Amino acid sequence: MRLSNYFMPVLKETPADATIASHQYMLRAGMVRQQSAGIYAWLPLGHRVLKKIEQIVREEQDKAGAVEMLMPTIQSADLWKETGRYDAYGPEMLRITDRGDREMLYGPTNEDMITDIFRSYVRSYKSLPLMLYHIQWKFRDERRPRFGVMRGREFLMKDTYSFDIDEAAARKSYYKMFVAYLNTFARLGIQAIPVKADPGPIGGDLSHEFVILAESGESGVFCHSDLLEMAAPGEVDFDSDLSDHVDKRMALYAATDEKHDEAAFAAIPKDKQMSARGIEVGHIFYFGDKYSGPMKADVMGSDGKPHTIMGGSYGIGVSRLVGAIIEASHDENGIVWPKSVAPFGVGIINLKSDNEDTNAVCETLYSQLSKAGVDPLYDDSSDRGGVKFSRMDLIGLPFAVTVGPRGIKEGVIEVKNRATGERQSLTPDAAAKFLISEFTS
RNA sequence: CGGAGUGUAGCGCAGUCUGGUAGCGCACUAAGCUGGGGGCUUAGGGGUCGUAGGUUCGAAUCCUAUCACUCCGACCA
Repeated sequence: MRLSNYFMPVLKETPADATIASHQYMLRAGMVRQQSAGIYAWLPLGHRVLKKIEQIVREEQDKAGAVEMLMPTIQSADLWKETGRYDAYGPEMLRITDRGDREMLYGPTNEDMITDIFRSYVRSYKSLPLMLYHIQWKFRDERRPRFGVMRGREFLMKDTYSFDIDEAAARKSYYKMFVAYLNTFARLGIQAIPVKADPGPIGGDLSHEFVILAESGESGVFCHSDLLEMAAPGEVDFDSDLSDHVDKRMALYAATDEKHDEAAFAAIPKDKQMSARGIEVGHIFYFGDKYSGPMKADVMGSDGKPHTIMGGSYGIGVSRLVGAIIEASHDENGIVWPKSVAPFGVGIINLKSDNEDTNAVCETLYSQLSKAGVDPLYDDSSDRGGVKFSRMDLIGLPFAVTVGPRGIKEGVIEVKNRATGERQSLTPDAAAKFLISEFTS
């Protein structure tokens, strides 16, 4: 992409409304625009990141055997009355009526609808286990939206629902998602810790939050520091026994402040005690027959008798992750994107846009990188160098290449690593080769 | 939902207390000088002061209502 053809309205000054780094940088980098309290328009740069995160989440769900679909944002109140949640959910649910005065709602979650879909098609235990997911916008009318996209009212969420014949089978599904989440967050470039959680209003008795540590986190987290060292499982056979991956993590103490047990925490060796702030980026629940019971979602078992299915739901806050990743990865100059979610791979800075030599080098590099799929952003504007440098630092692409007349005279251009600050002078060809290798390993 | 604030140009703000016909910086437009970390000069354009009433000869400024947004708390992907 050429900057001259793009729409990336960066701000020099920090908007007064934003108080935390991720919100400030998202506004300054022109990623989002607030349209209403907790409701954002995703501008091109932010949209790219959102889609990258979404795609990684999708790929990891697919690997775990979940099947993608798409349910509507607007739901009829009927199903919610059937499960009793229409009254239970309270004012957080946005209720609307259509022209026929029928009660509708903008979905805050989809357990009721997916259970309805399930019960209308699935008749036999032979169709199980089944995991269905979608990535769809949700609306929860929060009392107090804040922190930009981290606590919006409208947000993009991946929600998976599992259906199993009994509790033992349901636990396997739970473990699959547990492992899928570890892999997902690792690919997103963040260290997420599974923490025992309160099942909350969704109900159930097996529940974990996945939190990443960041100073601006909304909850306190206490855990065994080994949890931060464990590598994600990576490529695994999801039909195999996953309990090793899960159990060794569950064995270590980890809790948010509301479930914190001082005595259990004190039992951790002193040098392994970790207490910090955390951002919840995922939450998984096993809730048994909470929905399948009242909605009569049952299948015929091998014993010839109907069995109420045992369910779970598994959420990842996709739009929240955009902010959360920035919270976990930024410096005083701006965002530092992990490679996997960066909106572009490499920034190309042409220091003198009216110079034939620098233009030629930039054009060649731009075309080489584009062909290799590195997705460069070429700053071909006539702004001064300083403006280009600081803008590039702000939007946080993994690498920035500086092409200027001074370097060209010596046959070199400069490649800077955004995360480490390390700079190297290379010939244009060597730079292209280096950058392409960085993104194809 | 309790408490505290803020709405003046695209962004950041001053002006409000003490009423007199709206200003600064950045950004934007034009020209020129510049050119390796947010440059300089000159000349421009842009605002029914959140909205609606009221008081007054006169309201950004005082009064009333209302809307929106932010922050702190209690709650949440």
